[in-house]
Amino acid sequence: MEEVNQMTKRIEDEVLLKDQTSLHLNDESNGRTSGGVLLKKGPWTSAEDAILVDYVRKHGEGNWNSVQKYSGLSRCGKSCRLRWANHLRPNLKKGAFTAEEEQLIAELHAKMGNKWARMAAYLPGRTDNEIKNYWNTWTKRHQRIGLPHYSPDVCLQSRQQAQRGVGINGIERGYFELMSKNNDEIQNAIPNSLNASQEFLSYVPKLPDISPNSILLEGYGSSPNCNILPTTLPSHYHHGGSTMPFLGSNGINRNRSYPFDHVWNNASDMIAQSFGVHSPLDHGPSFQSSLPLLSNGYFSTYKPASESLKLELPSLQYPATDFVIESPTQTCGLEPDCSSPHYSGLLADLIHQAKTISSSKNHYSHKSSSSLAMTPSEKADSSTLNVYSTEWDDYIDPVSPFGATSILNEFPAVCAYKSFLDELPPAQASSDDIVKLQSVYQDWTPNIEDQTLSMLDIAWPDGFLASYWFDHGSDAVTTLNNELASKVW
DNA sequence: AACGGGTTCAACCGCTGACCA
DNA sequence: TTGGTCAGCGGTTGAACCCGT
Repeated sequence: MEEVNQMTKRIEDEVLLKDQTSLHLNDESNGRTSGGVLLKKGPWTSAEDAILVDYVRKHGEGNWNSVQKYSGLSRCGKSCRLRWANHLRPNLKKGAFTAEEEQLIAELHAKMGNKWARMAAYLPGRTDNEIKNYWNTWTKRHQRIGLPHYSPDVCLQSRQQAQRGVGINGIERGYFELMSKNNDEIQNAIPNSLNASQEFLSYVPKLPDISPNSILLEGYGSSPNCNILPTTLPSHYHHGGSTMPFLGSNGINRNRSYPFDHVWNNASDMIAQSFGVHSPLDHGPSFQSSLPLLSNGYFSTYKPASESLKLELPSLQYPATDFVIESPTQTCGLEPDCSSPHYSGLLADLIHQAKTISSSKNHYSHKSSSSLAMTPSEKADSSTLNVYSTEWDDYIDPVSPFGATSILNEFPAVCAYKSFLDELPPAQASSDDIVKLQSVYQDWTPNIEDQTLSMLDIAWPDGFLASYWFDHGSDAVTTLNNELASKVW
């Protein structure tokens, strides 16, 4: 069988060479000339490969423009270099990416953005082109189904890393240590290597501890349960047969049914209805043109597939429309207690979103508005807010992968967690972070709390539902689903 | 089996920066 | 300092392939 294949390939190559010879003679448009010789374009034949390999063996890599001169290969140097780098050089790893590699790519992309060549340095045997193609395919697929590009694990790790100020060159050391480990060790090593890095800090502000967020992420990503999404689910969670693949996530099978499809659909539908638009999961005729849509349970991060996508920013990063860049809380007179050490600016933005939406729906009462008037101390505190927002703005680097909306902002369900805390048995909400969280929320006025939380409960359904799932199991999610369904805006 | 739409991936293009004369 | 050459990088393209109907 193998021989037959090789024979077939040889025949194909010969045919191709003949074709190319005729092209060489007859079709100037198919290539460029170099020194009077028409340079060939298009797919490489194995004969050409052999010539190139032979050349490199004799002359080494480099001097690609002299390949044609010395070997007679009718290819430009660029083409030769690319062919060698991507296909012919030794130690190239062929085949699909492993789960570990996928996880690593996600993490590296979260850190580096579209620096494919740099990323390739951390993936021995893989080429930048391969990684680029993989990532673009991946993001495209996620874009289509409205999922975040980063798994909760990656978000968690990124966030943890941002919170810790760890060794500045650790990333390099950490990853090379990581790559020297076997695959079993990689799963445990990845977070460590990330934690050993401070390179994130070039992109991510040193935020004050956002405990609610931490809690959410802890529940979502770092829980031992996090690695084990249920493989058998109640049938109603396989809603519409849609699949929600998640990248990596410590060996989670991709292309599995996402356990929250059902709930997610409900929540996003509710929000979409509130905006008078369709849910991204509602593949109705107007779907493609609906903006802003709630994708990832997150406003305005979704762009219709018909729009051209710029992927320089890693995931969900569409400029100037999301919560963080503009911190409008200072102008709207609606602020949480900024004196809280946990305040990040993100929270206020969420509240602002809530207020904006609520206002547009005329749900704001005079009473609630007045209850939000700033006290002198709050005004003083607003300087703190200014500091934070300024700090944050300073870190918004349009080139940075953590520019407009980073993966740190993919978990805006901070507020959502509170309402669940209220419902949780104390034993299940007993971390120090939860205490901090509660203290943050105690500063809130009930009116705004009610209004914003009722909205924000479903601001990140898949994220926090995942957390909820891990903590409470499918029955609880069913309850939660009912809870969501009962929310009226 | 045929078709059409979606996906994958190899290869190309244009730009940039390093290097050198 | 300037201009030319080269290697490398990231974005884009299009042919091949896959898959559902």
